[in-house]
Amino acid sequence: MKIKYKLKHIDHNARYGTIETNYGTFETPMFMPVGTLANVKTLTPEELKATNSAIILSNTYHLWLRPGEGVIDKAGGLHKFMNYDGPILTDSGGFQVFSLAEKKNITEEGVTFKSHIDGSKLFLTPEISIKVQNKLDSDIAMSFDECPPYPVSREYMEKSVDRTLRWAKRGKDVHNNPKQSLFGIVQGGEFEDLRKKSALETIKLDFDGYAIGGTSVGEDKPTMYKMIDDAIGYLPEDKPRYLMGVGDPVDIIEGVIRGVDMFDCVLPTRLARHGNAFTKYGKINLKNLKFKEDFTQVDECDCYTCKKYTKAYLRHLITCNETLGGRLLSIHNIRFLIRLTEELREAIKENRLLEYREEFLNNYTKNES
RNA sequence: GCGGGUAUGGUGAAGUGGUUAACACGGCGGAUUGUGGUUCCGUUAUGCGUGGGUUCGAUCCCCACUAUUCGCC
Repeated sequence: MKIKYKLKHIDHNARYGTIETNYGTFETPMFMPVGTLANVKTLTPEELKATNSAIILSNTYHLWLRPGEGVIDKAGGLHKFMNYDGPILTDSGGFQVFSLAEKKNITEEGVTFKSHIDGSKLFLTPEISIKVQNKLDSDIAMSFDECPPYPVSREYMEKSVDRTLRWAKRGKDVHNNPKQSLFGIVQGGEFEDLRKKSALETIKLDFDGYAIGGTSVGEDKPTMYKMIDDAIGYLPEDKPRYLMGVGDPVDIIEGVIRGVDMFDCVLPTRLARHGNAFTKYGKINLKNLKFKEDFTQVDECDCYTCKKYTKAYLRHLITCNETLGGRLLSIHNIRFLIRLTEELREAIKENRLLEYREEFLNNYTKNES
């Protein structure tokens, strides 16, 4: 079956709801950890679930190249392949074209670019992306869009938005996995009218949910928030809204306040591997000398890492490049964002979201320069 | 004991008779937003073994000492 979204409560523009999937129901707003290559880096599904994470994101482009969608199809789909029985959303590969293709050529038909693995020439189209996602058998597939860099001229963005709309239609036309939902993506950069157009035209195609894309590509925070504001008002109330690539705690709160239901980001796991941890009082870098003999826990937190390990030990692991360090910090950072969304949901239900934001920011910005 | 080589920051090392001593690693700090898993950026020697000497000037030349290393006895 397709996903089913139920809106249960609104505080300002923030929404508390649930999304029912073939692999269980979860509450929104929700943060999705990123598992690009069919795994959330360093973590087992059991460790992931212990953080109360409910849905993860994986990646079409990467799995298309390795091991290939045929392998995953033979394995019985992505869930079985990676031993994960929760819902999975797959990104279309549109962002990878933007982020890792050096020599790319975008035409109406699709995108030609070089493989990041062996440099061979690849051609990705909306049809290929959707067909691969059909085979991966994720619960939610994403439209193949163009994610233009920031900043870009208005002329370019206009053409890009129109092309992304045509690609969205082409992808939807070939989508044929009845168990899989398909989301459209709103683009338009920082141009208010293009965001509006992109939103209204995407909605006409009638997707199962809508994403706001083209954010967190180098713009400043006020611009990002404006991009959300410019698009989200046009999105239907009865479908989930997903802000792509956003995972800074403050940005998640700002997104939720504006009506976003889903987020994904590499930040918690990447920061973890680089020795950084989210805490109630701001982000800390465990590599700092001041933690060398700090035998307290990382944060006021209920995760496995905080319950069992000290900053000094984690600093030691990170300093020595031991993978356990990144793993333990991934557990904490993911739990931090999941717990943030749990608290946001409670705040929405109790109509005190703005108070929650103020309280959170008061603490979180304490140690930030 | 005799003969030769070498002595530069935490480490491995470049280098020059004349303002700021290369580079790498390490250290320290920062970055990171639909992940190309050990990434990127900044910073890090008032100092060239010790003591003399030559010179306007020495880390670079000379002498002694000390350390270290190789060979021989």
